[in-house]
Amino acid sequence: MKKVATRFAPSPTGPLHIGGVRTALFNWLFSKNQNGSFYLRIEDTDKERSKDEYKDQIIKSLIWIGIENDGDEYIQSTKIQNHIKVAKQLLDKGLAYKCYCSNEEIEEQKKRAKQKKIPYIYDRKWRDKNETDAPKDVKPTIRFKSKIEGTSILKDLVQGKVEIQNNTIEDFIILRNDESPTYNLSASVDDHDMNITHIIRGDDHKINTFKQMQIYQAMNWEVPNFAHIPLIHTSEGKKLSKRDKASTLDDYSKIGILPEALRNYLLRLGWSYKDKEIFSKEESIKYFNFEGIGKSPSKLDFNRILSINEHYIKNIDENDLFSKFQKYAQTYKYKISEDKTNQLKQSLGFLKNKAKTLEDIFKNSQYLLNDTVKINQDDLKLIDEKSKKIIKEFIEKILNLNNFDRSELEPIVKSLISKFDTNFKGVGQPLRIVLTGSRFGPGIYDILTSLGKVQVVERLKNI
RNA sequence: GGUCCCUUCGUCUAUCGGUUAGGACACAUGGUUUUCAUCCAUGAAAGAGGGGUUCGAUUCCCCUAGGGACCGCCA
Repeated sequence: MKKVATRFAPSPTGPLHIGGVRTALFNWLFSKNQNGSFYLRIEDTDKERSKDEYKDQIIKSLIWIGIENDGDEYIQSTKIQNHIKVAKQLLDKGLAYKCYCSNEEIEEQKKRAKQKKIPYIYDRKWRDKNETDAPKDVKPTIRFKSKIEGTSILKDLVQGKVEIQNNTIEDFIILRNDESPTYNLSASVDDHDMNITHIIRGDDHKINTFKQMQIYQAMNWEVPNFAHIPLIHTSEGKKLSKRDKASTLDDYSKIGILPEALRNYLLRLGWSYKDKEIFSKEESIKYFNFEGIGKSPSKLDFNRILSINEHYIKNIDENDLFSKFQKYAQTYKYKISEDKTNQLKQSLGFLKNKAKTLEDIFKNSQYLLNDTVKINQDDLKLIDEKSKKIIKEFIEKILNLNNFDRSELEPIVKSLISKFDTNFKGVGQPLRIVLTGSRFGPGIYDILTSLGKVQVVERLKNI
């Protein structure tokens, strides 16, 4: 048995979106499940559109979500000579031929086909034509001699048997007239050279597979296994594209989605294992298989992402969460100062219970992070004379507390409730507003103890 | 237009001929709670339509409808 090898082969012509990330994830998962290798191949042969910044974004995204490629990145543009060599071999074997049709000629044919409403397919004009007839002023392309008769069957690991008539596959170009290889050639040669055993990709590549299989056969190479996974759709039901909003990992990272949560979400989008919803990295490797991949496209559900994120926020190790939060704040908000770090760390336990995202934690911890509190007019109106008296008396009572913990504070609040003939809200709300600038937030005892006596008094006495 | 693929609650999905069609998210209601949340309980919610095959179809086959992908000297 050959060692399993998979690859993810994006082109760096735009930011990687989460559909691509899922494809990468499935490839990675399958290879790890099989104790195989996973490679990253950058298909940067489109010189016009490929950009280094996108390549870097792709690599960074995969690292962020925890997908590691084995070995160095395989840069396709450095292998072009291999592709050309294969094209020449095909030519020598008589399995490819030079096509001297000009661009204009092809365009004309396409136009005519469109007018007649018949599908365009290259007419194989030069397939059997003698080269001596070649026009001198046209640089030829090299076309692959596709099968004309019969049918081809793709035994897809996800889609099952897919059968097509060979005559629907045209004699596609493998080498342009500037001698550069085209996608189907390059991909086939690279997959062969890299010893890829399983090609897992979006099902928008399904038709290409029939072209690539023919190249393998023509070269007498072992044809790899294919698994075409359904695409991810937007909420409108269309193929997810790079231009869609909230489609890159950074979009999720900056609102405080955890990489493990997104990984878990993506795993379950189009794949399932019984009723299980939460998968650790190890579990996902252990259980991943092709049988669990569905055949129909799936839509993105942001609520689900939030919900899984919430689960991870509440369940991962708290120190881990804290360092993630620190990094998050530093990257997208501002660096948390040294003196606030400890205070915040101790408060994480109750802050995280009110959060779906790291951004929520950030928002809820503003009262801790900022030394001054801004109270809006509406909230200020809620602080009437009676509230002020309560606050004043509260200050007096806490001044001589030693521990300033819940057990000390609770009796004080209770005594104020009965003294001023009010309810908990009558005491808790004014305190909360003055201390945090908001009517909502953590429990009042959490606020008090997290702030500490000095800061509490400081804030309260200003009212 | 041609080729190929898909179709279970709003969404992600379970079911691999016999189930009161299950779970999760979202939603609704109630409870816990000082607020907002959390948490707990309960509820509403699905096999696109039509034919077959079968004792029995969500499950197998066909047709129709709807949706999608591809049809580049892009990848």
